[in-house]
Amino acid sequence: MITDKKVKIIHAAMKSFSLFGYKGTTMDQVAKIAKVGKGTIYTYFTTKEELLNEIIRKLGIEMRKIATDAVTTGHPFVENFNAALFAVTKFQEEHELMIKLSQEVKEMGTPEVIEVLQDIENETCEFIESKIKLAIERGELRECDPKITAFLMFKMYVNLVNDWKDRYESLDKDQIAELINMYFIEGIGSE
Amino acid sequence: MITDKKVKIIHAAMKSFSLFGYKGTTMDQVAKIAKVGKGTIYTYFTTKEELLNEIIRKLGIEMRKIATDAVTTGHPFVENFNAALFAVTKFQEEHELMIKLSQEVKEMGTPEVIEVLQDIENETCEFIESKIKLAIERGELRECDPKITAFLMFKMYVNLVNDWKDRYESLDKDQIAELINMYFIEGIGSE
DNA sequence: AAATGACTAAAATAGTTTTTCGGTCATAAC
DNA sequence: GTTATGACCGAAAAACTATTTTAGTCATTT
Repeated sequence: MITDKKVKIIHAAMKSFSLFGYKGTTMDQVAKIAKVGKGTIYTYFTTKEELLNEIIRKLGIEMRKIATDAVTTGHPFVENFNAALFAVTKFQEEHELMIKLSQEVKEMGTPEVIEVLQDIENETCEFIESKIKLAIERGELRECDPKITAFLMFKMYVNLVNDWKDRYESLDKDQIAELINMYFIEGIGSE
Repeated sequence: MITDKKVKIIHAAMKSFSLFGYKGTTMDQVAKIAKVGKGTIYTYFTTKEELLNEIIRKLGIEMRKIATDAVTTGHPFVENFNAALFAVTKFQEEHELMIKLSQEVKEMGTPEVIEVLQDIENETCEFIESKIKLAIERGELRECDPKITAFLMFKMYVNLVNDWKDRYESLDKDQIAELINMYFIEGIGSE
């Protein structure tokens, strides 16, 4: 049973995590924002970490829904791949929380946050993997290991979105879609 | 003019950096190993950082030579790509210094070391870029941006060698060569 | 002119005290 | 009897201080 209080606590925690990060958030702070006693938090969540986990789990489910919605049955695989990853990226950008947590990993390396983001990455890879399996069955992609392929596609996307801009100028959505299609699907070997 | 002393200092520094890392190495230590007075180091190198830079610069030149030697004119591009990166990886594994410095970046994040390894990465990308340009001219690869292509190939190699093994079991030389060829050159789109 | 190591100022480290904070629990509210 | 609360506790972090280390200098030596 999801009580009114539990919802308030989750909202408060999300707000505080977004504003001050995981480490920077105290349980007193969360209690204050949620307007509940600190002890109340512990009737719904065993630990602070569990509170973060539950928030991220919820966000993960939401993200999976967004990715699924971005996919149009019948459209080519790469198109759907890009649409989905773009939708998720946009979602993450809108939710300040994700940005703040990524930052926290980079500059403080908070272990709990590293783990939680790693989980999201794994889930993303698994989602891509399932789509790749379908694409292979449908004959859209040729036989290949879906796990490695998903991993490499995801990494390439991240490399293009995050790492390339550190060296040169950042790329926009369409450029990235084009690049992934060019390298991954068509290949650059001369026929 | 390269004096005997300068060589001794470089050797001593390499040894100490390999053994204790950059932070863990003191100039007194280097002087002791090199059997010179500490002041002498400063007649050849302005700072400790400059000493590291010069060592890495030397190593970079050596690595470029090794990569160049691994390339066989006339062989297909991917084959040479893998041979070169494999030779360089092996070289780095043999030279304890590189391993130690990579470790130091991961666990302490020493800024000077981050920078110096970043430089090597950039140089590697530039080297690959030059080879890609040639391959395009020769008609072995079709038209593509050599800079982005080099960046992505390098990243894919690193992803496969370093990151994949964190999730699953590590891949051997030939598996990686095969994967790069499959994904990058041939593409996985059905014909 | 090249080499040296005692020296210095600044930074890192160790040691100590103070404060903060996750989590508990006796009590209160309902 | 169930849910909510905040004062309270011990452990961990932060602040502060004392101590040591060390990059770089420079007067002296070779």
